[in-house]
Amino acid sequence: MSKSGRITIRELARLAGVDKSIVSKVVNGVSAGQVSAVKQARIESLIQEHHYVPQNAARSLARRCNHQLAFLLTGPTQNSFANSAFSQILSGFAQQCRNLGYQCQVLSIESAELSAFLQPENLYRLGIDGCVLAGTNSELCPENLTAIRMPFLLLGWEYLRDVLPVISRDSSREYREMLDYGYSLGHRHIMYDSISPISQARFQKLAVHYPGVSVESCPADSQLDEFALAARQASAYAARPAGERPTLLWGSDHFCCSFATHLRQFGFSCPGDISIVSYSESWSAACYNPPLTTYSLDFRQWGSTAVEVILQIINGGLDLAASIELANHHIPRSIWQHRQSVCRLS
Amino acid sequence: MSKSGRITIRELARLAGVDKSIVSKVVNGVSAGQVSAVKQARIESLIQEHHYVPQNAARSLARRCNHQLAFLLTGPTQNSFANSAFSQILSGFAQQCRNLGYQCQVLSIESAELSAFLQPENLYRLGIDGCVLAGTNSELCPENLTAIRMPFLLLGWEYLRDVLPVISRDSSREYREMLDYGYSLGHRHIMYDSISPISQARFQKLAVHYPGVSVESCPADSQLDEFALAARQASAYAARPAGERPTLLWGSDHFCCSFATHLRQFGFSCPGDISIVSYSESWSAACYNPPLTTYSLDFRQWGSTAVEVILQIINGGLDLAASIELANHHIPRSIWQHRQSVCRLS
DNA sequence: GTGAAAGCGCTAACAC
DNA sequence: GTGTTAGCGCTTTCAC
Repeated sequence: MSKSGRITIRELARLAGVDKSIVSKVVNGVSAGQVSAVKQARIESLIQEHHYVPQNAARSLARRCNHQLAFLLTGPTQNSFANSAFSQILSGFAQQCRNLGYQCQVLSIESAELSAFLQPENLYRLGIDGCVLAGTNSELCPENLTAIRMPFLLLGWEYLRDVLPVISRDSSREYREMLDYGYSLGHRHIMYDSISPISQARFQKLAVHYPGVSVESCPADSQLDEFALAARQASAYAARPAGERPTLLWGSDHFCCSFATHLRQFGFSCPGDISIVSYSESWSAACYNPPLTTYSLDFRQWGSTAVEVILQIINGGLDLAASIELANHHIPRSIWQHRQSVCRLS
Repeated sequence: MSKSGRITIRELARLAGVDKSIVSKVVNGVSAGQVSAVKQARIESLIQEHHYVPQNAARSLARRCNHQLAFLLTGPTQNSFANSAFSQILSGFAQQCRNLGYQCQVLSIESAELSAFLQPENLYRLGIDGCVLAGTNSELCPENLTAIRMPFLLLGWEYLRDVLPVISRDSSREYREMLDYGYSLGHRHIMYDSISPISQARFQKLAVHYPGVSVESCPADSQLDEFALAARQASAYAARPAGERPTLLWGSDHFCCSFATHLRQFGFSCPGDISIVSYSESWSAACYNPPLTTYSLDFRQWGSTAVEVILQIINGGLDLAASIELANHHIPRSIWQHRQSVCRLS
């Protein structure tokens, strides 16, 4: 019995009257044809009897790999898991880790702290084989990430797709899908909640191809969170002359719900006055009053895919170029959930 | 340089011209008065220069502790993080782990699988120093948990408070608070979303002290999730004669939102026809239409407290009795958020 | 103050 | 098939 109170492989070997290495083989399932059936059976029953399980630390040390992955979440606050998109991604990630025999570590990092955190020291300290980074798009410096010689994967940060391993939707494709949808229902004045200049530009650029369509985004304000931003936009909406108001909003579930709730206080209703489509599916969107139409990724799936990809990178010993290539083979697609927050304009 | 590509303490010692044990002292900050200032400085600069960080696995092996905690989440599906209460608890848990120099592992376990999972083998395999279990109250067998000789803590499972280390609200106290509130606003017919017989009984028992008050709970149905249950209750509500409908609902944010949304389809509104109080605060409740009044724990705080308590149990080497005692010193209290889903009955 | 040495529990190469 | 052996990288006595 070891000092930690758990039985060790050495003890087990002694009890079975064999060498540690034999036990090791049995434990690791590489005993086929290497260990006599008799001993195999004896060892196995001993393992059962003593509830033997190898000690992680010793194993990691000897194997030089930890069988642990980290899920890094970043955002303006330490509280990004309040965003159900991310907790769903984590959910899929953790589950797939377990399926594939890996352990899942979780860290939540404020955006302000992120670049300081992304140093080799900090990542090494975790004792992980690789990591996945998700979150509301904090600024990221590609050089810092590649300097860390550790397999990693980004969930989001689409614009870094060519220089880092990124799994992200194809936003141009999806913006188009969205514009097609709104256009076909007669909407010509669309509001989009993004505060990212890159997304805004991309969206504007596509909108040009839709005759008569005008698109507007939210004026950014780093002081305000999404809810406050939505509240402000709702006031602004109410203050505008009747003909100049957007008839369709595209936003996150946070933004959409907050916007609609505030709008109602000004006497406007959804979908009567404005149609709403959320690009993030959640129970909150589905149960909102009215239930929100969404066009969203499957977040759990996204997390689950992330595990598969990072493991391929790790186990394949892929270099940066190959990792990027691999990640780009996994572009997730959004799907529609039609509910009651959208109406056709006559 | 070790095979893993990272510099080792041995290398560092060689470069500094000292023994490993000296470097170890410096790394671990126990060098005060034990190491000469000169060597101390030399070693420290070497550490910086080479980005040295000790390897987790080797350290854990030698120290016989892992500096890792696990957050176990259980619920009817693998998807319990969709419930923002739990993702918030995790958020606080992960953050506090980081603050206190521990790493946080996450596992999500289906209720059906839970008792099979809670075996010593499975917990040992994680290489953790202790674990915290949260989730929608799956059945738990106290004997199984105590059989695992590992520090653990339950978040919820109030009825096990006397036999296991549990951090949970004092529901009797909070039910009373809730009944006082509803009663004072003139509500006499209250619906409570719980499907747990224990909670129902406790609630009923308290309600007796409020003259004229009748309380009803949801008929349980293990096939249905909370949303479906709420939908069913909404239909049932609508089908009842006018005078017999509850005027106040107390439920989770999931249940309340779903209920209200479905009710609206029958032409009923909140708070006009029914007042709603959620016992779980979330942005979804705050942004619902109408915004929901809540009386809820601070979930992040709960998770953060859990870390502190489990670490006291671990570091203090507390036995079961002492752990229970300690946990019971930390009874979290709910707080009110008054919003627009409640009205006074004339 | 410093360093030698033993050991944590396991893996894996290799010789038998 | 089986056992010997040499680590993995770090901590921690204990003698000097």
